[in-house]
Amino acid sequence: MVEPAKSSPLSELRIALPSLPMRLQEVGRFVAANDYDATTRSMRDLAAVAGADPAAFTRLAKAIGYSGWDELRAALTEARRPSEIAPFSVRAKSRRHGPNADVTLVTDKLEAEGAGLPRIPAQPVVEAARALNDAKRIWIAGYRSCRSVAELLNYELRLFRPEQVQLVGVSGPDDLDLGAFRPGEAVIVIGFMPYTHASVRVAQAAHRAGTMLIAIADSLSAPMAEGADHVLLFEAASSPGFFPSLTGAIAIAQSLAAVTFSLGGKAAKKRLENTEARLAAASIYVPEKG
Amino acid sequence: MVEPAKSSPLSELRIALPSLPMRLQEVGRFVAANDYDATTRSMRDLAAVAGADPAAFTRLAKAIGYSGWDELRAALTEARRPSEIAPFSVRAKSRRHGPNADVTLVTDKLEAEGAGLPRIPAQPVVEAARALNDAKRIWIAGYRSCRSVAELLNYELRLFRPEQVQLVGVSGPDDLDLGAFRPGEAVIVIGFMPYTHASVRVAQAAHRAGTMLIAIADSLSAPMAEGADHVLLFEAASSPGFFPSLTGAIAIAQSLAAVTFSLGGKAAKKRLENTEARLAAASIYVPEKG
DNA sequence: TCGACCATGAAACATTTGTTGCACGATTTA
DNA sequence: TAAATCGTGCAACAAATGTTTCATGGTCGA
Repeated sequence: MVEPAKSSPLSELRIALPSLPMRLQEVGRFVAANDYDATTRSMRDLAAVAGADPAAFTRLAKAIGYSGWDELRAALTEARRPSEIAPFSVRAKSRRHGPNADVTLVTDKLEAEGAGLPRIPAQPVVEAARALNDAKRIWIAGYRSCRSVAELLNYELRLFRPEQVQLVGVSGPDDLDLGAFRPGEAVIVIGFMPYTHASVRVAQAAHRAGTMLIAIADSLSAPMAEGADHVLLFEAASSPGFFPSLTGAIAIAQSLAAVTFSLGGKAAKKRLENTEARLAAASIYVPEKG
Repeated sequence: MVEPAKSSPLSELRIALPSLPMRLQEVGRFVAANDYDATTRSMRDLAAVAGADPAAFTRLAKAIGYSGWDELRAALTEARRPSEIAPFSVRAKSRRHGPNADVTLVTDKLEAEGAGLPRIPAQPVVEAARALNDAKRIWIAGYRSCRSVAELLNYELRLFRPEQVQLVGVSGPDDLDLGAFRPGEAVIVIGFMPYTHASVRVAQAAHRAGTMLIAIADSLSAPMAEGADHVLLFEAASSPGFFPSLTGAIAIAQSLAAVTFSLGGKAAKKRLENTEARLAAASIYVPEKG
């Protein structure tokens, strides 16, 4: 016989369900099926939707051992709270000093990052790509470790929009570029904690100039995300290691470039072909072997 | 005034944030950072935690275009609703765009890349890290899109081995560096199909000089992998999109740096702390907010 | 058949919620 | 400098929330 986990309020509910009065069972099933609304909407709202009496919710909570509906709802809320910390930290800790601790370090790291990628919300990426597609010019800024992300984005976008994409600070001091931001253009800033002053300054300059601002960051409360028109979030701290992970940022950058290219249609495709042809003519690449 | 995308209430909040009074900014930041509690706890509770006046929440909501806190909270709640099921008929009003091609492109891409990462073999990474740990000097080469990977690796390794790590070609033409390779040193070359002539030349020079060669590539038959002491493979073509994926290469680079650091022991840790202290002294980073 | 018991809905209750009016201080404008 | 405006905390307000009580209707056992 499997003993259901009692840690979750929903399983407590399911256990007690069969021995409850009929009306309370209905309400209980409703709560179990709609636990998100149970945590957010009011008791009377739920009662109206469930077609039951408001008092039934109080009675249900008491019937399964809570002092009242408020306490049950609090438990449901906590159960649903998004986990901020990586759940495998315990696991990593337990095996850290094994014989081949380094191998498990790599394995855990890759696993965690692999799990983190699908959690990146896709919708904002698409919206940001639309904004890029409309922009007359695209500036990209990233400092220290984020410079690599900025350069990758710069490289890929320039494959099909060579004249309109530019890294901030390549052709002189950053300050000169900051003054060149114009409405109708777009600025992409990449950064995570700790945030560099330089990246924040770029974001502020963009906002002041009325330029479309896209932030790729690890938190909504990142200083360069304030006032940004689009914020693309990735999990920098999701994996073990001595340094925050950039895999998420890279994945976002590549998705952004891919969608922007797809939005560019035939014109973008044509320009990519031109670029490839030019590279081939300069024999940059090693010819493929048969 | 630019009218930005108002897809999510949080982005509306972020956009309006900079133009708000100071106290409202604080509260707005708090809401953005704790949006889950914002949907579940009461206004007065939030005010107590945020150390602000309850009225500020109402004022914030009105300042960004809502009729009141209740309406803002409802919007936040809907934004957080788990996407799969539609338990409430009320939900029909939320205008979720139907099966959008671009969104599924991004989702598929991220999912595929997420699945690809755990398939990266860990053992070679550890062995390569051991080689790096023994190397007197480390050269890193990557061209075109792989330049971003090379620079990330360069950045992270220099955090704890500043004097011994160098990108190929930063202090002059590549050719000069190629002649500087010595036995006892290590060369890391990153590349995938199509392979650049430059990266192949680096690999050949390393091999000729008797330098330890580490190749990060998409195939064992990559030209720069020939004669390499360590080959670290990633799946470049595993995901859809117009361009091969670099997420795997980035993940390898970061794992490599992490393991190398861990092998470095106390000396590496000490030097990392020194670097961080120097960065802090130069006030490169924005100080963390309470 | 009667009485005890329980489930259930409606209404009254005290509490808590979000809101708004007011006063005070800071900042800006004339 | 004076007046006006704005931002902000406090306290009172009406509305809503969760809870409790009470009356009703049904079921089971004696």
